[in-house]
Amino acid sequence: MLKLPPQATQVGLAVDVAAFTIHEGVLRSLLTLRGRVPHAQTWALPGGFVLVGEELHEAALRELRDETSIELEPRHLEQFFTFGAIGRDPRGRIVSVAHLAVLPHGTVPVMAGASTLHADWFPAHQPPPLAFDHALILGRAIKRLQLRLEYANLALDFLPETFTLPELQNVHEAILNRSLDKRNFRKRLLAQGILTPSGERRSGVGRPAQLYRRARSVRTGLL
Amino acid sequence: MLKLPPQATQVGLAVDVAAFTIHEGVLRSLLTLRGRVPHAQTWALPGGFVLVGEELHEAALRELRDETSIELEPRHLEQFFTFGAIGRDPRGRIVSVAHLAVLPHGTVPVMAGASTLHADWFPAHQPPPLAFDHALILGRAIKRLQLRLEYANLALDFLPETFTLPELQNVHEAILNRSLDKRNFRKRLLAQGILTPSGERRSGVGRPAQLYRRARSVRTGLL
DNA sequence: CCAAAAGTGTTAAGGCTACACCCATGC
DNA sequence: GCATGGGTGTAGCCTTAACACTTTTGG
Repeated sequence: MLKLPPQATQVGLAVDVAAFTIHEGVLRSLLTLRGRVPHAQTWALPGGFVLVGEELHEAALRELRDETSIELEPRHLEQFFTFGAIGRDPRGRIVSVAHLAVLPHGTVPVMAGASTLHADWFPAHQPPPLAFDHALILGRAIKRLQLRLEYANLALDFLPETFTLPELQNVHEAILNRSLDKRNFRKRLLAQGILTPSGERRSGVGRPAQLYRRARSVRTGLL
Repeated sequence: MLKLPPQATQVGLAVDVAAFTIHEGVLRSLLTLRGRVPHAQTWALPGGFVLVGEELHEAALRELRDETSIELEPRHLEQFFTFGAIGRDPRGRIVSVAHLAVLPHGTVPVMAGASTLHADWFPAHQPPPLAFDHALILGRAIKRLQLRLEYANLALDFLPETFTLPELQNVHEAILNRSLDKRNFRKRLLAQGILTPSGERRSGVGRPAQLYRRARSVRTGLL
């Protein structure tokens, strides 16, 4: 159906997904161990080619699902940059629309998918060597995540429905990769009015913490 | 060379360019009158298919040059979003990497290019009806431009090498589509230290204005 | 001298940072 | 009672917004 100039048809279109979660207080990114050349036995972001009848974000979700056998839906999915440099893929001209995904807390266990040997979570700020230009893509994804933290309240997407303020602060600290002042953090977050106390408390070691949930009418942020 | 799943080869890759300049105090966007179906006789952003050996930004520059016979190089060129919704182009699945370009002041005269009937500058905030999803693309380009104004100093790219503070303020006002306080504007801009007085003055009606140029070591911003 | 545009300071309010101690619970 | 983590207030600084008159030139 598609009438294009003959040179144009040889450009392949792919998506890659930088998927994040917080585990044990550190920001982690989902990586797959490639089973095929090029870059067999190398860790890479989940990703692959876009199919004809498929929206870009659907392709991103499909790759996430199929390559990692992950069951949960991302809480946030956002396209953030398209990488198209010549030579970024040895197979030829492949342009990749990179996506940023946030998976809720507790999404830790993952298994290998169809075309991958393993899938696992790695510290996002210290990833292993990555295939293609995926180190660049991951770096840009982290920057975007940090930006989004400011004026979307993306941090909530990392947490379960109810959470404590120290937990929320840990999410911010893990993403920004630095520590924050407790009092200033609480002041700022509570002033935004996006949290409502659930009335419950969470017990553990030390003084129990007040539980919060996101206030009504706070956007959920999926694309 | 390219071994892809058979479904993937049918996705066409294009670029579109939202090119801006300031003329007579208003932000204007460069549009082309399409000569071919689909959307013949409709205004559209300059754009077209990416060729195999071509970087994305090269494709954007080529389309800008060929479709509008514009001679000057953009001062700023930046990819800002990739539009890929199914049905956005009646010819089939075409994904477009949208770019934002800034052309310096004085770039006004344009002529038709190869595949277009006309090319001309239109008020960016009130464009004519546009082909495909180009109204959406233009709207997002304007938002990005406004964002960039804040913490890149993109406004300088709209002006010639030397310029007056009121001229610079006009650029900001045209992009933001609202007026700014003169004193606060001057204070803020001068405090940034990105301007140096050239010593010269510009005469016209009223009191002559001090001319400035960009300070040494202010990034030029092309990509 | 008049029109037209350039240039100039102060004040008030809000937001951000730094900083140290008490509180509630489990063991 | 002690260890552990949760919770609280203030003061200084800086940034931002609001606001009106004087200066310099050309005609």
